[in-house]
Amino acid sequence: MVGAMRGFSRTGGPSTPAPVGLAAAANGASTLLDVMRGLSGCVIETVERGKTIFFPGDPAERVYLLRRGAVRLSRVYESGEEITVALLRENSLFGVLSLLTGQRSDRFYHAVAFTRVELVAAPAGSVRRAIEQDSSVGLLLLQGLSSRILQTETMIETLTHRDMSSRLVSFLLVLCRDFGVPGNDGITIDLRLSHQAIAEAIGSTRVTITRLLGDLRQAGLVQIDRKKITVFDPVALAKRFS
Amino acid sequence: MVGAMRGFSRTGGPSTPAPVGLAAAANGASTLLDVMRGLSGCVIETVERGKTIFFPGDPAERVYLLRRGAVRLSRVYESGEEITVALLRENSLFGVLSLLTGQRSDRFYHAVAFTRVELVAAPAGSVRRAIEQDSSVGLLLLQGLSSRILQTETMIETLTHRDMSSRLVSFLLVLCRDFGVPGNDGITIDLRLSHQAIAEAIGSTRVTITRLLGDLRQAGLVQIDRKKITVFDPVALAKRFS
DNA sequence: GCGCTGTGTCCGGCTGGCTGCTGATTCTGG
DNA sequence: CCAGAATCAGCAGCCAGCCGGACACAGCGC
Repeated sequence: MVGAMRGFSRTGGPSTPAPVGLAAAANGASTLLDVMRGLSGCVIETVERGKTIFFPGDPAERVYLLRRGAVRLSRVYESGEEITVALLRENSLFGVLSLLTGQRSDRFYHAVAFTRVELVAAPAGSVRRAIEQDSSVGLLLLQGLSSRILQTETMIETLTHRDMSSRLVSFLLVLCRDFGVPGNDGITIDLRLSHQAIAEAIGSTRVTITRLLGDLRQAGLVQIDRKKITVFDPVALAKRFS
Repeated sequence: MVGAMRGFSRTGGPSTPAPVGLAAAANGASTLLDVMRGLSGCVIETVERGKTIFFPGDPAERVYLLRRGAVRLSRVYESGEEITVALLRENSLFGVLSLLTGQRSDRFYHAVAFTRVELVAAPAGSVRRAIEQDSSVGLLLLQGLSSRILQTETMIETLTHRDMSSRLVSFLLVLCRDFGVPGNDGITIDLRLSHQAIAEAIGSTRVTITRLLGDLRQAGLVQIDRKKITVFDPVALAKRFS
């Protein structure tokens, strides 16, 4: 499987292949993006909505930084069922499995572009070398991973709520935090999430989500217009925990 | 709040306070433990079962490495309800919040020693400095965090199972992986987990856990002797997914 | 135009949460 | 080491919430 290529349109690597690590140090780079772009073998890619970034079973050899858009990591079961493990927001690092051991390992998640996505991909080896040569790189990566952990843990909190209503509300609040854009009448989540997709993320079913979202709409807490969800008042919504 | 001290018995810092980072490099340190022990300001602590390591609201200023035992991270709600966000196994890094921004931040989880615990704690500042001075430190920390992420994500998988039976089974398998010790008649989990504690981890209730564990016992898949859970055959148990 | 995906709704059945109770086990302080 | 307290485990009965399946319809792209 060379699945990592499917659905890609390569927009070219860094124009000037700077010596590993030095670029970051020289510019006094202070963002993950700068660091990743300076890595040798780094590639900037654009993936269209719905296209796969890597499949389960593909070799794990690159680390990704999500520059723009949203990516869904999911687990696919033999039954055909698919559950969402993470919805990654901008500036998230993923594919870190490849950093782990020196040993070759394979992806076990399915990574799909949930919107049109721009990402920076670098070979795990380059990342390792860059860390050795420029100490600030390690710190930035570490911070990236730390925030991924916090993000994942809030998702665990969401999922341990017993009743589906609380779970959905909690999930909507997470979405607001990660993907919400403030407008004049509340926070809008423009991910074009279907009810099915929400169900797969919080471990429920399509029908239940439809019903619960209907309740929230009737309660005047949210508005849904062509898959665009608007939360009028997150604080009021948070009171909805039962 | 100076809660980080409660319940501690300090067993002394590193005997020879080696210059930051150098210790690791000199010994060709290759484990997280070595790295952490070499940090300036590092403290090795022992915490008894049930004692708190940090409270929500405590300032987040140290990074921890769990050397021996198990630690429970949980979220406490106003209602008094408490849900488990992570059960950390040996060699897990936690308290990474302090690494994030330079800004002062507070813990929002409750960290409790689930067994008698040995841990190494180092000030976030030392960790940052060590990374700058010795590049291998950064890589080791990254690997530590990566495996934490994978661990957390399998927990999300567990929690998105719809029926409680599958959820419990999946959780038991996670416990086997993280805490199980193989014996002649299966894998034993000696965490002294009460049914209540399991319920808090997988978002269920005490009564349901009692019933489901009873079912598994009658099916001859597990044995429970004074809170010690023995899984006879993980593979057979895995077939229990509905 | 047609097909596909997504949304809204109804209903029967069962899982699992909630309450209340009892006996067993473990913990704690003297 | 013991007695009382506290926590834990097991059981039963009730009932709501949610799943499963099915169907109609709307919107959208081809």
